[in-house]
Amino acid sequence: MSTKKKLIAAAEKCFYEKGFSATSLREITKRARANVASVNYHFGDKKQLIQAVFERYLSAFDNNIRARLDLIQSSESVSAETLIRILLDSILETRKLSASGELIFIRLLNLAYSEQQGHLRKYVVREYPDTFEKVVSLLQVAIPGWSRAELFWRVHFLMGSVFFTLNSWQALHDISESEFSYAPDESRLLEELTAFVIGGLQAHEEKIQ
Amino acid sequence: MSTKKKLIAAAEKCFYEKGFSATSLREITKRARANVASVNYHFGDKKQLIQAVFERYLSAFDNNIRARLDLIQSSESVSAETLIRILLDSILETRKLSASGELIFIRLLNLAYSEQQGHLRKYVVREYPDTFEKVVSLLQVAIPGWSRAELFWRVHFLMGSVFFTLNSWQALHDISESEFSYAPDESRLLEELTAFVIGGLQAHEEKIQ
Amino acid sequence: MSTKKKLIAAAEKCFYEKGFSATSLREITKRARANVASVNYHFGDKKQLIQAVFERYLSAFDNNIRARLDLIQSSESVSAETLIRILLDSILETRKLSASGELIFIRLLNLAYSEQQGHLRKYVVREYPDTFEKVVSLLQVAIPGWSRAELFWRVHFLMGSVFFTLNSWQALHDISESEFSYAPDESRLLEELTAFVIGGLQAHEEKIQ
Amino acid sequence: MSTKKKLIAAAEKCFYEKGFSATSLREITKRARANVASVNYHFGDKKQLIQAVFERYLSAFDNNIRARLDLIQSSESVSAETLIRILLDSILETRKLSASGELIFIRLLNLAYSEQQGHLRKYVVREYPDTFEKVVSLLQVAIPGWSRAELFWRVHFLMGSVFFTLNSWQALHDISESEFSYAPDESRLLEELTAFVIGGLQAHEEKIQ
DNA sequence: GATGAATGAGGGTTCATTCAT
DNA sequence: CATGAATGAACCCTCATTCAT
Repeated sequence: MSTKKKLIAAAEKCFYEKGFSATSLREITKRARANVASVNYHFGDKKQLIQAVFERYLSAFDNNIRARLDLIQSSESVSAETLIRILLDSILETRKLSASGELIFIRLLNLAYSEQQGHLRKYVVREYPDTFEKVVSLLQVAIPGWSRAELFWRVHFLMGSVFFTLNSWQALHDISESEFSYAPDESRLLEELTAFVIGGLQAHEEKIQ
Repeated sequence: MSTKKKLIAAAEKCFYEKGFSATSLREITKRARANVASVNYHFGDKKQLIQAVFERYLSAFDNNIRARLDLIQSSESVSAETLIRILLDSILETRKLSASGELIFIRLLNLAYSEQQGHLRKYVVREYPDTFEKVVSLLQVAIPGWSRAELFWRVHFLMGSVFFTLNSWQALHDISESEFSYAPDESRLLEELTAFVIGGLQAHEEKIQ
Repeated sequence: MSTKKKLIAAAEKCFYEKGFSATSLREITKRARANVASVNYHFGDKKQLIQAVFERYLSAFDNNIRARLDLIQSSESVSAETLIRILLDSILETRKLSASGELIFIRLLNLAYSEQQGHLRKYVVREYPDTFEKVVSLLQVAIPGWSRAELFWRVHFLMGSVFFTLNSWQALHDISESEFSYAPDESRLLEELTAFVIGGLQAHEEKIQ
Repeated sequence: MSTKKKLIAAAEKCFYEKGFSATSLREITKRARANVASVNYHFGDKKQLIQAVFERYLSAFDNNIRARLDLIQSSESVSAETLIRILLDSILETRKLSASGELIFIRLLNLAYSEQQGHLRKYVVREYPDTFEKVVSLLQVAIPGWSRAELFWRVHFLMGSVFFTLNSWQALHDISESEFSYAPDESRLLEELTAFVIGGLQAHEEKIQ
């Protein structure tokens, strides 16, 4: 494997475990069995390495979801459940990029959305403006009754559930098991999560009472 | 104001803006117009300062929610909506602790739950084991049909929505406004969010199809 | 016990274990359960605390040896062995000053003589000029044939043996026991040491061949 | 000269003058005209720098004494005087390692043996277990009548004399000269010291009276 | 007589980065 | 293409000391 790839692989592991600023280039290069200077040589600086790692997962995710959306594009309508499934599957498929099979992408997304200045978030909307739009458009058909703005917010409620759950998956799994002697397997969890967010997307506030 | 309080105030601002590890003690003490050594004197080390900041908000939140829960304790049953309101109000009320009125607590929670090792998360469950339990218990009555384990997961879906939305509130608000010339005000947003999570909590996966 | 005495007691323990510069006032005051500022209050600064600790043992030693020398002053002559015994006993008797019974005095002497600049060594000769002289004078009678200058050097050879051995006593004891399943008890060690230094004092270089 | 060598040279000077803990890395690097971080880069940390400095002298001493011992290995027996000479010469020859010609090795030995925890002392016995043994073995032939354990102690009495005297040489020289208008030159001092320790090694305690 | 609070200086160490090779 | 060496800046923390109380 090339040094550059080894660096990316090591970096994503470190970022996953400790976040961006708590990870030092020394740790990364040590893990990659590469020279300290190699990061600067291959990526310029730390910031660009972070972006390279992020970009790798983001483009993979984008490819995944576009491919899936293209398949159903012709058919007139698509159910909300199908859309959520596509979203979740596209996220989960990014695990293929990592040797360890961990959900690095979700962790990176969380880190990106946690940044108060939001460099990475801006990067997302700059580089991938279409995909988000397409999903929202399809949702608007699948779950009628919302304005574009209302849907914008609902989708972020949804993202919160998904990002948070998948990010804490392992920890929640352990707690669940130790406390209730039960934890859902992956497909079961995804079903529950899908049900939750669809239930949420469909719920009208006037219907609460 | 005492140096200790100035340090806490400065620290929470910094943590809010940049996270824990990206914030240096020099920044904090500079902001607090205090000596670098003062952190060590008053808190021992950086870790304990983080905990002190966190603890301040967490205990305030805990007090808030307990007070509200105590009020409705006698009444036979309580609606899910009321419970969610109590939760949200208890979170929002912590803004009183901060001079700037920013939602520091949510940011701290997000930081805490983003930690892969989860020191702070463990701290939460160690120090405040009851409140979470109480809310879940009341929810079990308000939304019947779930086992404790199922509810455990649903509540975390809910937490994801709430934490994520409130954490990104300002940013989402700006986007919403610039893109749709509309953004919900606070009470409206809370209503939507409440509707979403209650819809999610109630949704059964078999009902999806 | 007064704070001042507690400080001295704590300080000598710390110096014994780690030397002067590796011991911080915080350690000392913590051990003494006293305030950090108490050292400066009672002794002025760290240097003067060191001197106070040293002075305490040095004056005790001086009293010990003067008392013993006074007893034999009248008798015409005194054997070298007796003199060495007096020296060793006067050193060992300083253990009474320490609660733990450790040979703090020897450790302090070693620390003092290890200083390249020799502040403490100068302090010794300034404050206690007579005792050393008296011992050398008596030795000159007990072991005739040496000039004062020659004896000056021989006495320092002697001091090296005594200081080094007593300082490393415990460590050497442990090694001896683990390696040879034998270690001399105190009186036996003192006999051997006495024999060694007297043998050394008496040995003339021309007699070597 | 390489930075690494400059650091070692500067460090040994500083340690010689002030001991280990009283010497700061900033002093060392300033003296070496190197960056503060260079110590960390080349040695890892301060402890390992200390060990590197110590190791340099210790291995040189070990080489010196082994070379000398090898020369006399074939001859049947060797006198105690010869052995002591070999020891002293091997120590003094380490002066060649230092530009200033000071007896750094003896100072380092004293510092090492002064440490109460004895990290460096343990390092010596771990890394150079044979040389000490060889000297003791030869001494056992040269000075018959002692058990191995007895000789172990006597050798340490000897080490005390040698280390102490050589360590304080300069200071004692000055005092001797100012007080007696006389001080032995190097070869004369070594003769006296040799006579002393041989006299000590040979002296039996029953023979004292 | 004693202490809690505070401070400037400096401790060892680690940072991202540069550069000659 | 890659690296060992080196660096200035900054890291957290601890130092001895001061001072108002």
